[in-house]
Amino acid sequence: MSPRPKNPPPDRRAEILDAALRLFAEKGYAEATNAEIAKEAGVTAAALYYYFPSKEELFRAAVRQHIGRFVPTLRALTAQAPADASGPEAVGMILRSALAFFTEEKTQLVLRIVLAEGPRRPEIRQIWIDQITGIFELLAPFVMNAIASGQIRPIDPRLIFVLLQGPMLSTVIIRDLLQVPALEGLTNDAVVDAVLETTLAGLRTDG
Amino acid sequence: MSPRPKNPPPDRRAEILDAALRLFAEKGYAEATNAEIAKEAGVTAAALYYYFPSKEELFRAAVRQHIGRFVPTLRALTAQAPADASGPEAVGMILRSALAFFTEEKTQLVLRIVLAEGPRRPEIRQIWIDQITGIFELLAPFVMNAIASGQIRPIDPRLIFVLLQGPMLSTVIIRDLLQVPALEGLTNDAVVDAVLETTLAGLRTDG
Amino acid sequence: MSPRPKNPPPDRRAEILDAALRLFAEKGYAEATNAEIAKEAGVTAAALYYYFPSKEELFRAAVRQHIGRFVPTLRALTAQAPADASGPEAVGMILRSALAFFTEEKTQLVLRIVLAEGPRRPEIRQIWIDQITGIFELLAPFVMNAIASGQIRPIDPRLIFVLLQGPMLSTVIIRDLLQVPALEGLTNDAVVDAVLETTLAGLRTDG
Amino acid sequence: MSPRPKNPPPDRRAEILDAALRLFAEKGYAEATNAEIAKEAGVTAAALYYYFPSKEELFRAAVRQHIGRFVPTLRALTAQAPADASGPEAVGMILRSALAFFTEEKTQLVLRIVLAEGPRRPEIRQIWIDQITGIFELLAPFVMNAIASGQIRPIDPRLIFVLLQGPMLSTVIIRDLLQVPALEGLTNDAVVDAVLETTLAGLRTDG
DNA sequence: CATGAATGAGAATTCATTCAT
DNA sequence: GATGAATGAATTCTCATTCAT
Repeated sequence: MSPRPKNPPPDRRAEILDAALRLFAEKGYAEATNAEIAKEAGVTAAALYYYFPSKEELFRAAVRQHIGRFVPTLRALTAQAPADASGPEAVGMILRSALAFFTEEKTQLVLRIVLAEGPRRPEIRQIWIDQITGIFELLAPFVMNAIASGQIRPIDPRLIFVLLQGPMLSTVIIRDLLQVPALEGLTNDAVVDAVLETTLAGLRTDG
Repeated sequence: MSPRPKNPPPDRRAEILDAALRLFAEKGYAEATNAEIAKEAGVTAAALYYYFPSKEELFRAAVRQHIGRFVPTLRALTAQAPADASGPEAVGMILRSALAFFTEEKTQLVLRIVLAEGPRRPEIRQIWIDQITGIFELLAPFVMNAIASGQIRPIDPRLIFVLLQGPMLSTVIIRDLLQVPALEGLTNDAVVDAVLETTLAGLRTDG
Repeated sequence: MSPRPKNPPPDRRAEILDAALRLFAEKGYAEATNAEIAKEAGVTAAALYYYFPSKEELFRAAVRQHIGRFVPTLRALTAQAPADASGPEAVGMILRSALAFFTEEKTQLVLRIVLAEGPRRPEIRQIWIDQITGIFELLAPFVMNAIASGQIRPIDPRLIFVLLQGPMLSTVIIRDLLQVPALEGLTNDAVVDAVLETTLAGLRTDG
Repeated sequence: MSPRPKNPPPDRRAEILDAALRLFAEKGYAEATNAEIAKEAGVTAAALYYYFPSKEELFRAAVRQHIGRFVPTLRALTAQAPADASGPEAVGMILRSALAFFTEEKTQLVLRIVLAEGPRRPEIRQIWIDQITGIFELLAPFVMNAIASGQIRPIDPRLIFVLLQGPMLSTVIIRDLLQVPALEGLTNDAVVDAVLETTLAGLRTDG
């Protein structure tokens, strides 16, 4: 009947978005019910409609909410990189940041959602495309430079992307998302280091 | 003897499983309805219950149906490999086969299902664990041999797995499943070759 | 030869349509709930969706069901009228039939619906337009003949329509629909006779 | 002294009643929402509850508001009629006034509401009964006089009412409310004149 | 006076499932 | 084997209404 007390100023909207993100990730869009999201957020199902026009919009807002922060963050990071960073150093920083971001709890939630709903929802897929493209565009110049300066072999940039970023995505999906025991305990740093020492080394022009 | 009937009795069960696999992949478990699956299979929804006790069981059967064939296939392939295959040759063959299998239409359907439903369904996740473990166990001996013989540097086998298989999984997810434009047109062979030439090269003990 | 079924199979569809017509008339479209219609028809609300795709379609079907029969009936009646029927006789017959039809229970239900929902639903309004136009087209030739033969004064056919049919519609709405006490007990025949003796008489060319 | 405020304080109550009348007429009681009425009136839904205790009461007030003015107006009109007005003249004036009133925009709104909700709401029906009875009581003396003086035939007053007022109600409903094309363009004056010249003529005792 | 925030009570609709035929 | 008919349980969404501010 009456609104609940509000000693601490509750940011209902944010609470709802948080609950929604978690439940959409855990159960999938269809099986996460309004009632459950509302309960987690400490409101009634009807209240969701005060803040969002539909479940669909709530879903979109929840996904956008967190993910929009990634590429800017990454861009900021690289922007403050020393201007004379050599290829490996810069690439290492990008990979490390990306993997750190993808290991964050909320990113994991978004990732689950993107993998589950992305293939059939253009707007969700687009979110992912934007991330991938963002990483791609950040990596490309460094790699191009390295090729131009003869540090690494000329190679299709798409392959470089796949070789460098693939192990990381794979780690996140297999180790974190599906929690396959075989990869348990593998650290982010170990993966990035291995990529730098091995894949990047394999790319070097060393006769 | 009587000739074969002109209209060979349709294998309803198989037709249902096929329709189910496709729809579960396309729409997800919750949003694929019995009615639609039945329609695609040319029967009524009630008929599904003649063949399967529940939607849940139909789902499991549809997923199991195809995926069970992978590891045996792979195992057979490697079994007939020349006993003296060097590391790179054997690894290349395994990677090529795995990527070929993951590119098959039905495998893509299963992959979508596993990524979407796996995180919250132990029995689906297990299917995936079995596949990964299968590849892992096939790769491991060759790599161990190569390490033992000093061909490649000693390194955590989990990292080798991530470095070698990561680019492939990444390719399938980004290029095929999410159809990110940046990877459009990248061929399986190009990826495998790049992994062999670069990552594997980077693993070599060459000073 | 074939034994008849013990329980004559209930025509669910018809039962639902009947219940729907009644409740839509009594409560209006918005306030007649599926649950109540279903209950009246002896089924569950879900069953409505087995027979009709939506409440909206059920509504349309219920209205169409009965009303479609009016104009054909009227047309048949006039068709079998004696070829030499004089104007007043034919007009009387048409008016009598129309009033009889509008006094039928089901027609009253439809009338309530048309008056309540017609102004804002084109397809419902059209139903009414068709009825009115039907009566109009049946009356017109007789009146035109009477004018041509000098029996009645030349006059705008729309006015004739309004003068002849108006008292009847008015009777139905005020006496039956709104049940205004002032008109209680007024019979159909009295109204038709009065129209014939008075209005029609007033139309005559007699100086 | 202070000059009048430039923005005279808006009469919220009246604005709300206006908006309510229009929306109740357009959409029906159930489908006109408080939110929409409030929006049209330039306030929030909660504000409605400052002026009216419930939607139901707002509805009643909106309907009463306008309609209450009719019979008094009519009564005033006839009161100032020349005492020696002959039947036809007086009747003509009454019919003309009534039709003019029923053609007013607001009356049309009320009419729609009365026809839609009247049959199931006693208090709304009563409003209508009062109008009808009002007209009836105004017409009656003139007709009685005309009968007494032998100007027109003796006839059931209810029939006179139906014959005289029916064409007008019919015009309003068919032409204005349901906007049936067949009556498009028919003027009020033409209808009243036709009633006077035809129906009233038919009532005359003229051998 | 008026509103923003919230809710409880329903509403239509969907769907897996059952069962007599 | 297979279906038509039907249902119960759930789900999204709407809306009149309330109340502290």
